[in-house]
Amino acid sequence: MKDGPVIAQVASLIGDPARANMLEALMDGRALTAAELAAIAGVTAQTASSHLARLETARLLTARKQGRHRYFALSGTDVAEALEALMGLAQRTGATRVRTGPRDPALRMARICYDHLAGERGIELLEGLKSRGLVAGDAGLGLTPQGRETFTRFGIDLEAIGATRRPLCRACLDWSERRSHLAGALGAALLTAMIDRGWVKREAGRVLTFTRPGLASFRETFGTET
Amino acid sequence: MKDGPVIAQVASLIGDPARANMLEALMDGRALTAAELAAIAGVTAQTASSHLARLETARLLTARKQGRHRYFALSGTDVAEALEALMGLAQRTGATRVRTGPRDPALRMARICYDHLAGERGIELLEGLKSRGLVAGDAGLGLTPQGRETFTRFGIDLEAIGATRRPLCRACLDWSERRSHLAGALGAALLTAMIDRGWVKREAGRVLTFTRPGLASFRETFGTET
DNA sequence: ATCATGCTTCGGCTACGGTCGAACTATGAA
DNA sequence: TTCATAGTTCGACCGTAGCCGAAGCATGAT
Repeated sequence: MKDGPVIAQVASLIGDPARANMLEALMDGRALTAAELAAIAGVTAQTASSHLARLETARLLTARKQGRHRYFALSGTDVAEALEALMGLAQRTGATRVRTGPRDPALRMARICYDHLAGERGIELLEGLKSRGLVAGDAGLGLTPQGRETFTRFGIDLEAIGATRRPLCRACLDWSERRSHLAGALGAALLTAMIDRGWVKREAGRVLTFTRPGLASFRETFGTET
Repeated sequence: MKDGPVIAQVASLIGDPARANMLEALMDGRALTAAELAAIAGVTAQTASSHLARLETARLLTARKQGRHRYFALSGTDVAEALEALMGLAQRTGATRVRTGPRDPALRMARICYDHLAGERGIELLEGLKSRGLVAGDAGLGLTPQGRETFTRFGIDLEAIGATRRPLCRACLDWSERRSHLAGALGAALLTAMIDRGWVKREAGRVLTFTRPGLASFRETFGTET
């Protein structure tokens, strides 16, 4: 408690199954109500309330009141990144008991990692961007001049998203594929643009599904050139 | 236990104060014996043994036997990165009660983040490399042609360290400064090179101290140009 | 006004996990 | 051999923290 190394407090906070379920559910970037989170965690409202209060005072979550609901969301991308890092460890850890539930394949295929595309498609995207010379760098990433032009033509306002304090490009290690996908402001903007165009839809939870024509357009625009 | 989301298991493992102390002590990349770790964690040998066994089966630590000692070390850079990510959260969390002990300023100044330079000097290094055009990219990083030449002249075998599976350049978010410093294979190679040249010495724990002439050379070679 | 819903606070129960003492194994030294 | 050190295993103790029932506030609907 008092001598606890800083790291232990936040880790034990995440370490409780109920809280971990809540955090995992919030990783798609949306805000959920206390009742929804209680159901997801499988506990009663009272218990959930206590958990949420602790997560809030620890600044892992932010709450915003609306009518008689309270919506909770992760307080920033750094929280989401830390969670993904832990997932990476959990993966190669005792990964023996990975739940191979029915929705797992879909998750592995395409999912939301906080606010950008992850999973097989996420890696396909980053590989494609590299092979087309739109981004460069092995582990670190930077935008090339061609990249600037292409993304602008695609309808992304690079000036606007570049003005935020958030890094433009960022490589995020994918826990299911063990390779990097595109994160950062650009990754987020690309995902919303693809959703706007109807290429991909968000399902329940963190699952994303591509429409047939959407996948075709995706590959034509950003896929690895054959 | 059984329904526990993958992430909770590893997080609760890190969440225990004794284990967190051990992991934090191992973040400098060295291997320590079970007895040393027990002392650091402030528990008896029996208790430490149980903790270490659990960390090992979870693949967070690897053990190697030598004589009648067992040396434990973090099992990889991904573990160290996850720990740093958690530190970042802990920092802005209830950081009110940060222990402002005497060795804290030194830690903030220069320390080892697993195997590369972090803290104020770490950020100074990355800023300098960027301003000299040796590495490029805002959040992501890549080596420029000038960078290749300079580092080779500095005595770093880029071919050798580039052959490993580990990314060459990587931006690692600094928990004390909230900005990025240089990680990856290049970051590690640079630190060992600077230690070899006597620019910097490793103290107890994770603290690094620059020698007077060492700091001058450091700034002349890699510092931000005035 | 009255009721209903969403969420929080309080109090007590329970159990899981961290802790240590003591006994055991293995390696090395005298 | 005998002793010493490093580490592990076993068993039992105990505290903390998660859990829920019940009651208390809000806000919104009837």
